[in-house]
Amino acid sequence: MRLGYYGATMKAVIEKLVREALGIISKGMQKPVEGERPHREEIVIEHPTDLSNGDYTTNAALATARQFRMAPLEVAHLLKDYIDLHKPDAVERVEIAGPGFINFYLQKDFFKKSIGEIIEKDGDFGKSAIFAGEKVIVEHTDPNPFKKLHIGHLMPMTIGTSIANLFRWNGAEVKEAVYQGDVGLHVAKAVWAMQKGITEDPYVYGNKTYDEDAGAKQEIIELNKKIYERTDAEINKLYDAGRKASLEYFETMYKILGTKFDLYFFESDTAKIGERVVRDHVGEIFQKSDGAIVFHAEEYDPSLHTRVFINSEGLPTYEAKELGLAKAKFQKYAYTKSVVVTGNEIREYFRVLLAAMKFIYPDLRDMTKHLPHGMLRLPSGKMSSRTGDVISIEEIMSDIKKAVEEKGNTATDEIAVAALKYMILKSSIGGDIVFDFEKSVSTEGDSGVYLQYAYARTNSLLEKAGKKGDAHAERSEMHEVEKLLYRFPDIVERAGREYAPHYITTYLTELAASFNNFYAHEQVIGDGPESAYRLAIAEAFKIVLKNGLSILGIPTQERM
RNA sequence: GCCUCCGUAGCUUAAUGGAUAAAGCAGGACUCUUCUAAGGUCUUGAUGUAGGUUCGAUUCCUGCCGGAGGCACCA
Repeated sequence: MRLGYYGATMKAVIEKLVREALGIISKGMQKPVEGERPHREEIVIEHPTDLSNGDYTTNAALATARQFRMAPLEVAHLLKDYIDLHKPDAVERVEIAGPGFINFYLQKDFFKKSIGEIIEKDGDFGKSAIFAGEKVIVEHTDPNPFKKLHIGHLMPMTIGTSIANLFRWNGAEVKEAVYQGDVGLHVAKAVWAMQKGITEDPYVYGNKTYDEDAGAKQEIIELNKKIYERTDAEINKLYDAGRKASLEYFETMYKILGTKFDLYFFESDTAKIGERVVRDHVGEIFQKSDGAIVFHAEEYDPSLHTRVFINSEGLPTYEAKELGLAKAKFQKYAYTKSVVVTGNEIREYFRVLLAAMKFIYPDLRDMTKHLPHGMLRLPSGKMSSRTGDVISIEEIMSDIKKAVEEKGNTATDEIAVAALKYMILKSSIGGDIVFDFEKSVSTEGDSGVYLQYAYARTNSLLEKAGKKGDAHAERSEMHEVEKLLYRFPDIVERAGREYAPHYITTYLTELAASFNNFYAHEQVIGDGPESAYRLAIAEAFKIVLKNGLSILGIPTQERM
């Protein structure tokens, strides 16, 4: 696989040219005055957002004007003079615009070559090697056995998988991991209800009774101990069967939603590792306080606070287990980067955890990145399986499918998944998403279904054509979509570097709109001389859309 | 009270310290005897507030106003 592509080569050529030109200017310049701060700004070569501003642009003149003690426009003219003399053939013209940007307009032939390249690389177009050699573990979703998978799990699952895919596309070796709470009070509540013969969502019943009935509460607490100690054969049997059924149910849901985990971690394992490491450091890092073992994080950073790692009953809390988890992950897979995707309600707690980890596992801490996401909310408030106010993933999917059918279209799991995931991945990670049901089932405009439809229609178009496109064929007029297609690899890189899958979503939507405009105005299939090249554009569009959607974990359909 | 995050069109969102702040929905006007109209074209409309840094601020810093989350044995 060849990873370089025309766009990257072009960018490198332009950057070299700009730096040469800057070198010439600085030669004729006097030395900076002693003691004056240089105020260096980064010189970037990038794609202007607005296509009318060219194909590449640089802020070189703006960034160096101060250093040269000249007006930005003056520097821009000097740079342009040099660039005009030395520019490669692929650059059609160079313009100065706005406060001093230098814009590069490429020859039409460049875009033609790019279309050919996309078709040639096909499923590899967009891959980079910027994370080559990295071994990344991405933990996400973390559902608790014995509880239902609800729409609150959609956020971490969708984001986690797209982050993992971004690392894969940028050359890293990636494992997706899931951390499941298979012990604890929530489990006891469910098992207690199962003992009472409740089969439908036993956790909800157990949780409700726990809060309302003091006798039941006592039974559940005792049951919790027995489950943890595994002393009662009857209870073990019930627990093991329930755990197995629960994990199998998760797998079927993961499959529908397009997630596949490589590594599984359980609280029953990490608790022991975490407890040991905390006890080993009592008196130095951790302190005894009111019978518990705590970490006074505020001593190292005043914006942090104290948290309990081992409670007064001697049991490790989530904090201690998380330390154990970091170690357990590394033992299973010697990662160079560990990404943990969670809800942002534990943002503060995670900062404390990382502060503690800095003492215990400094190397692991430096490789750990916490990626908090917002909540998927209903208008009525936070969705929680603790309150029983949940919409399960099955329910929401079936509702979406029903709405699609009401519009007279055929509903599939793919459409439902696309609708849900697009809603999550169109915004930057971190903010809450108010789950607007009407909007999620909307098949118009800015939506996953819009992209799926564009894909299916293009696929059908190509089938109907019955012949291959030809990127070398004649082309008289340029179309905007050609100017967007070759940018895809840059978008993938940037999205990967910045943990920002929404860059892909935004780009794909813009690309599809641009292609739809092309489709609406030009006859693609036909006997005319333009047809072969237009088919090539359609092929390239289909490839980029498919590659982009696969990064997002959004399924495609060949027809709709 | 303290800590963290967030305030952009009527609504949901985008924007790498840069150019005329970009889309979708909703509202208004068009568009299928032509490859899938779940489409396309045109149009109305916005940076909470007061300062600061900067040639340039939606973006960085400070105050205020408003919202969300967290602050000791749940996860």
